Amino acid sequence: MVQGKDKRQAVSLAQVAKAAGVSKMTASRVLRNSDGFTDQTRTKVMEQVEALGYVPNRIAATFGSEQTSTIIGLSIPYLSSGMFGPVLDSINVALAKLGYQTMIGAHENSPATEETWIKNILSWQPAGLLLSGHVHTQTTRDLIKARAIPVAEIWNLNTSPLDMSVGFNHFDCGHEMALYMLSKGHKNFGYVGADASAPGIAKLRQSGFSAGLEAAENGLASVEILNDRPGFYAGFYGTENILNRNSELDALYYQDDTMAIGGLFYCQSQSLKVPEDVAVAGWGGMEMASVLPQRLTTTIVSTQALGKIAADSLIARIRGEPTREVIITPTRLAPGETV
Amino acid sequence: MVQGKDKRQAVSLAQVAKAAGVSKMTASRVLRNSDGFTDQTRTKVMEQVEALGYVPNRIAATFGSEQTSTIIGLSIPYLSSGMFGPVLDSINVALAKLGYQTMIGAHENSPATEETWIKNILSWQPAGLLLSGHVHTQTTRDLIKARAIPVAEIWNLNTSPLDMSVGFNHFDCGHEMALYMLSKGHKNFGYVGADASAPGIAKLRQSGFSAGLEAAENGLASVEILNDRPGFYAGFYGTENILNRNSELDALYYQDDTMAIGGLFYCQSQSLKVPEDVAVAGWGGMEMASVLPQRLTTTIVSTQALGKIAADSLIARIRGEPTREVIITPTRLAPGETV
DNA sequence: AAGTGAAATGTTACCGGTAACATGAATGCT
DNA sequence: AGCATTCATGTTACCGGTAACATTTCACTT
Repeated sequence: MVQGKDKRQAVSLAQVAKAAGVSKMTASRVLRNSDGFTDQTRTKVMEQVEALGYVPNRIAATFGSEQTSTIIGLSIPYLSSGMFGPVLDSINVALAKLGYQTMIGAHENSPATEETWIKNILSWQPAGLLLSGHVHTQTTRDLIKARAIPVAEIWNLNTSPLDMSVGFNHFDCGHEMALYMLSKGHKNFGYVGADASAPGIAKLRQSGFSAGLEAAENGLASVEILNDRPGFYAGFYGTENILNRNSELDALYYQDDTMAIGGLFYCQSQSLKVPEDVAVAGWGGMEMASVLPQRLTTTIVSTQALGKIAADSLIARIRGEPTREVIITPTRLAPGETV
Repeated sequence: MVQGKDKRQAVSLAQVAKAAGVSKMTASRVLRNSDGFTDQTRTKVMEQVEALGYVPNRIAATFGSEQTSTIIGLSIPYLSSGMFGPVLDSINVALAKLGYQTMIGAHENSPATEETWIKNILSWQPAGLLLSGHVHTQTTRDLIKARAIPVAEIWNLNTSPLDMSVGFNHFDCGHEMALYMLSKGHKNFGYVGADASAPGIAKLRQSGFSAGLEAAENGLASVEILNDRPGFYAGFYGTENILNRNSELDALYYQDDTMAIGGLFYCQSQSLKVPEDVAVAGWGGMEMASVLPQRLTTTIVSTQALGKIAADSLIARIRGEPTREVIITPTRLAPGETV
């Protein structure tokens, strides 16, 4: 093996057809379950498929037909992101169920990396694309437009999408949380994020939060954005930083739950009482947030629903069924014990 | 768009060649950077590639050549698993760097699901496969053998692999932890796992742990395996269950860090002192485990190294370079404050 | 029994690249 | 200059399916 010299299709459709005593075309029909053959013929063909261990060649099939492939390109920031895992899972399951294959790419929040990947994936004639994020290079846009390929931008709600958009209203999440925290009597607000040098979507939550505060004649007293990936560490150290800079703060909004939890641990390590000394709120509704000794105040989002809706909508569009261009996936503020 | 009727390759190599005033073959050579053309020719061709926005068609290329595709199939239990995320990421990055595309599948720990996926992926003429887990159906084995396709089984070390194996020695991890916990004076041991109805690899750690205890004339007093996916919840409730059943236990070994952390929170909720009342140890070296108020005693494994080594080795094998059949990725017991 | 339409099956051409071989031009050598 | 050699380029056939069209078979009808 190794050399890939002897790889030529072990068993071809022609061989199956010959063994079954029918034409290639008839065998092809049976395998695709398109109509126009008797039960007897099907049996003959399927017997040979079994006997010879025939595995269809989708490369050849895609190539030979007018269709695009059944490949769906899926681009996300990181495969290891805590929030995106469930999205990936539900997308993958939904697509597999509908007979599509997922080809993944991680863009690491860089539009340039995304562009490289897009060129790559397009060379596989994908039936559609699922892109996370809304920032794309001009070339990326041009390539997609030129192909007129169905695309769903996911994660963030995008009111003027490339094609379609399925996501959360991040701005509103932040806005709602601001109002909630204000209602609990907090006064001096800080925001802790980690953006790994990318103009991430989380920024929208920060903006919404800020806007919510300003509507109440308040405002963000301090902002700490670490140049790192969001995570427990980043939350821990971000909290340390922001509190050292501004000891007046009595309420912190975090980019996501992992950071908020990191923040909680920092507070615990400093014997700061939550929420009396500092209020803490996150975003995401991570499983973990509800096992903590104190239930974290956060916004619960259904990443699973997002994935399934996105996958289903994209396929509907590919199949030419009517679809909505913009779909908002619901979120819910979950009051915990930390605000 | 939508209908996929007008999708036929927007710009073909033939068009590029014609515009550049060369033959298809010459254009093909330029694009693949195979030798046999002047710089002048390259420039002419590349200019047209730019001007026309040509994107290669890898489906056609794969089909027309003797090569397999540059697709690598990657099968894992769940895409949302906390431990597998980093593996995925590093595999994906390494493969992309080498010019390969990742096609993913989640087998949910079911060999039958894996088989379905294998049939699917094989129809794309992949250059190789990365399979997590070591349990496969006979059909799966037969299909792979018949194709003589390079395969790396990852995650678990497998001394008689289908083709090659890159993984951790899970048994030894458990064994080592048993000795360590014994050395700290603990006496009554319990194991808490969650296997979601699958004969998971984690079982090996349990066996190693158990063997380590038995060598010291001790043994597992209680075992609690939840029929669930491992996670914080499972750890929390698993701990509740096992301690209710056996209040003598003074040391718990968990399937992984998420569960151990869930267990820690349970202890905290019951005002049990760790490690005085109950010792807690996990496996995995999750980021979070080191931000906790108490550093978790665990086995640190480099999932990133595993992914990279697996990807690189598989590609080496695909290219016909010499490779080792079995590669052990190192693990390290990290004493924390919970044992 | 002949005629008819529908269903089953077969034939042909083609998708867009690339391998293998053929040709032509440039270079080096005696 | 004449010939061999190398390098750049072109020509042809083919990969394994499927669309489109052609043909055959069959069940009915009158």
